[in-house]
Formats: sequence, C-alpha cells, structure tokens
Amino acid sequence: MKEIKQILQTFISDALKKMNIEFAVEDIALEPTKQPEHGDWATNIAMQLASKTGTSPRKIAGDIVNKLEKDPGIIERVDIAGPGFINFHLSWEYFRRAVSHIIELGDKFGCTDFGKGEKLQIEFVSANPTGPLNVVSARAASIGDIMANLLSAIGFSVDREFYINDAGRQVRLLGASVSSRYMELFGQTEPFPEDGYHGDYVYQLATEIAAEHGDRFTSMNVDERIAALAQISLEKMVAAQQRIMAQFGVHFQNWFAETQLRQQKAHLQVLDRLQQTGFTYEQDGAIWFRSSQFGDEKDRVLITSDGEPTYFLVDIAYHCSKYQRGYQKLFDIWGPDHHGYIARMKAALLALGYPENSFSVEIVQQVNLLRSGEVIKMSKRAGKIIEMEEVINEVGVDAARFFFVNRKCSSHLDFDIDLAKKQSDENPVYYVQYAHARISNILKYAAEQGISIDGPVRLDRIAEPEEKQLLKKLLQLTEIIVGAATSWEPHRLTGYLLELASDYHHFYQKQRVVSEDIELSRARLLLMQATKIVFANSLKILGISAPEYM
RNA sequence: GCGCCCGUAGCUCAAUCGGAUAGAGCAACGGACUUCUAAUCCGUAGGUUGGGCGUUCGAGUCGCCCCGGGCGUACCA
Repeated sequence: MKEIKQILQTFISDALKKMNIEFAVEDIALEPTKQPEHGDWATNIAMQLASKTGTSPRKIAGDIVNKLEKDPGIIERVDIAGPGFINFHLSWEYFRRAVSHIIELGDKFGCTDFGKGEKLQIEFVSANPTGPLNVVSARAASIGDIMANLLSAIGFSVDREFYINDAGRQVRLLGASVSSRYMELFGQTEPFPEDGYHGDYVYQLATEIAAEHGDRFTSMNVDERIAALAQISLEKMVAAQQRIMAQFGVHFQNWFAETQLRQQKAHLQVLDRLQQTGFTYEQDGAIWFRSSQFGDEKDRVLITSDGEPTYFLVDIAYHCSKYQRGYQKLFDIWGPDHHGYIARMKAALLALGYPENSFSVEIVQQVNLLRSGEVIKMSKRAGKIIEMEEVINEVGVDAARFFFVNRKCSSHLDFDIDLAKKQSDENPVYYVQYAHARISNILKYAAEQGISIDGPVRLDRIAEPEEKQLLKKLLQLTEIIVGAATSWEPHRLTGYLLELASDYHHFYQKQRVVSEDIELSRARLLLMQATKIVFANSLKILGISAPEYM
C-alpha cells in the first residue's frame, strides 16, 4: 500500500502536466486536514500557482480538479474550499484496506527505507565520569536513544556512542578529592584540592575503596596515590554510568575512551593534518587554529604554551576517528553550556576536508525539576544535585522517557516529579498505555467468547465516523516517524500517540467491539488488532512498555 | 556588548513547507458506569500568540526594532 500522500501527489502532478504546468511532484504540499468538513487531505497548490501566474486560485483549483484522476478505490470526492484549497475526501474502501495492510506488515508498519542503510552515529550523554549523572543527562539519554530508534525505523544504520572523558585535569582532580577523603578515613590529613569535587559520592568512593583495598594506598607518596585512586574511581564511576544507562533501557554500541586516542597519539596526527592545511599558526608560544576563517568568533588554541594539547584538539581527533570508523554522518547531542563550542568543531572538521553537512549538533536545553510546584534549586559546587538515578527510580523509566521527549529539544523543560509519578488521569503516559491495555483486554475477551478472526472478514461492516477517524490516524504513523526523525523532533511521536489514544478512547466510548453481531465484531476485532500494532510500534520506538493490562 | 534558546488560555505545552475558525492536557464548573477496564468519555468556560512595524492572497510561524527570561562568550573540560 503506497503512502496516500504520494498517491495524491502523483494524481495532482498528472493533472498539472495535462495543463502544461511544471511543478516538482515532491514539492506539492499535502497535509492531513484538521477539520472533517475539509475532507481527509488537502493541498494548497492552487494558491501557490496563483501567485506565479496571476490567475485566481479558485479557477486554477477548478482546472486541476477537472483534470484529476479520481480513482473510486481511493477518492470519494474532491472539493474546492476557502481561498482555493483542494480537499480530498478518501473513500471507505481505501480506509478499510488499511486494516489488513497494517496487520500484514505488523511490527514493520511505520518503517521505511528512506535512509537507504546509510551508516550514522549519534553520540550522546558523554558525561564526565567525575560526578553522578544529572537530569540533563537523563533528557539527553532519552532523546538520543529515541532518535536512534526513529532513524533506524526510517532505514538508517545507527550506532549509539558514549564518549568517556577519562583523561586530563578533571580526572586527576577526582583522584585528589577521593584521596583526601580516603586518608581521612584512616585518620590522616591530606588537604582537599581547590576546585575539588564535593558531594557524597566522593565519600562513597573513598569508603568503597577502603573496604576493598584496605589501607594499602596510605603508604604511597601523594602523586602515586592520587593516580591510583583516580584510576579506581574512574572505573567505578564509568561502571555506574553503564549500569544506569542499561537500567534506563539505553544500550550503547560503543563506549569510547579518550585515553585510547591519547595513547595512539591520534591528537598529534590530527595536529599534523591541520598544520598541513595551513590554517594554524604560532603565537605567544601556543599553536592556534584559524577557526575564525570558518565562521567561528575567534581562533582557538590547539596546543597551550605549556605544550599541553587542549581538550578541543583531542576532541577533533575523536571526531576524526568516527569518520575513520566508517560513519557517513555524525550527530552529537550536547548540553546548553556547550553551544559556543559548535562553531569551532564544525570549523575544524571543515578544514580537514569532511563534507559540510556530515556533522551536526543538537543542543538539548536545560531541565528544571519541580516538586510541589516549586523549582528545585541545585548547586553543583556544594554537591547538591538530584541524580538521574533518583529520578528514574522515583518516577519510573516509562514516565521519565515520555516526559523527557515530550517537548522540543530546544525548549527548556519543566519536569514535574509529582505529576510524572501520579498514576492518574493527570499523567499522559498512562493515557496512552491505558489505550493499549484496553485493546489487549478486548482481544482477550473476544477470544474467551470464542470469537475467531480466522477466515474471511467483512471489513465493509466498518462504517462509523469514529472508525474512519481512527483509521485515518493509524495511517499517519509512517509520515509522523519520518518527520520526527528528519527534523529531530521526537516530541511529534508522543504528540501523535496522545492524539491516537484520544481517537481510540473516543471510539471505545461510542462503539462496542464485541457484540451479538458476530460479523461486525470480527471486523472490529481486526481494526483493534491494527490499532494495537500502531500503539505497540510507537511505544517501542519510545522505549516505553506497552502493558497488556493495567 | 556580541552569539544561541525561549516568550501562545490560570499552569505545562502543541500547531508539519507560511494555510482555513490558534489546539490538547491539567486546574475550575456541570454531566455519563447493569454494557469489551471510569487510569475513560461528553459538555461549559478560558486568547490582542510579550509589544510594534514590515513582507503577501494569507503570519504564532518569515524580516527589522523594542520588552522580558535562560544560557554561553578561556592557552577549562
């Protein structure tokens, strides 16, 4: 079954050809209508052409409609309305065919081969292993994972990657912080580092290490101890990150360590390559990259005057490694505090000769946690933060994923913990899941009543407006997925699910599925099956469970 | 100062490429369970889309100027 949008586009395009008008098929705008009086799908093509030719839009619309092929298996009626919209009323035959089409495709319904297997990578979360994962990480985890699912559904080959910042100053600082607490446990004083990490987790690390290794680090000299404790702490922190991600249902194909790059001297090779491009220079004892030539505000340092590679240089090497590993497109999800970093990274990759649009960054905006209607104030300095783990334990994985993604990535998010926890009608997650559970229960009930859907079913018994509305919505899944995936707007899928649930509950209220009328019951049971598939496929992309009962 | 994100109903948010009468949910009020799950449904009320000017057949959406909120602006990561 071809997408209705494409079918109608072809019809219109053929009509335009008969009128000797050139217009690219894929540019013919078609959208589902908001009001039933306007039919099912509408196009504004006549208005667009009117502004070009100077003819009245309603006249052009009339010409198009006259020349239009009106396949009765698809189109019931075509109207011209308003300033010149052409409204298509689709036939019952078309909608009924959708039922068996969806059931036939099953878990493949909604998927396309748009991406043609192109290999791409999404890197997300990549939180420093020097502190616990916070709520922004949770939001990034949801968005990254769901975007990966969406892009897979439209035919890309997608890998998820987590970059472990396990080198540099921050890690040494963690080691020093833990070392100080560790010595404290054994009654010895070691000054706590300036800018060290506060927070209970540092004590916990020290306590765990003391329990596992005893006092054997106390006799080392300070630098050795800090290095040793940094390494152990790092492993523990990364293990915790991996555990929480798994618990949240996010499975990274790769956890990529920064030290790996440093050991291979990958950053020096990249420095070499950059120097060959001629976009570097020395000044004040440092080596600079001329990123301002590529639209950055100013030039950036690659090697400091102390001879140390900057984080930026290593990060360039990291992104090069992604290309070298065969990814054709790179997506990064960063926090709001990194947006100033985008220009320089794009500049570097451009200078190195990678294709202009092969790298893009999505900035995920901040999250305000609310409890009892109040924003919870957090202070990283004082170590007072609400951890990702706390949130998902408190509200559950399903609700957390739904809430984090039910908003444009670029919008700030108010996350109301009380609301997400509520198992009531105030909570949109349950509204959707309840619809799925209701359908499951009907199917179960029908089976208990001995109603079988095997053999020929008279789909023409499906004829009520609530059924048409439901089918119309079911058929939109594919386009919603393509739109959400290509525009990086995963909230379109949650929005769609809420609409679908609403249409379903409405249907449920007005029409009974299992009744005395066996033929009608069987037809509606197929409709229920198709609806269940759409709920299940959508929820699977969101990584949210589809309960059989609630 | 400059750059990015944002401003839509009392609250939280939608609105696909610029489309028709700006929609949902929550909160408020009034109704609907003898019937496959009431975690549901129906109804009422709620708006100068922060303000102004412009672009055009048409602007919440695009451009310019204000107002307000958030974030960034390192030889840190």
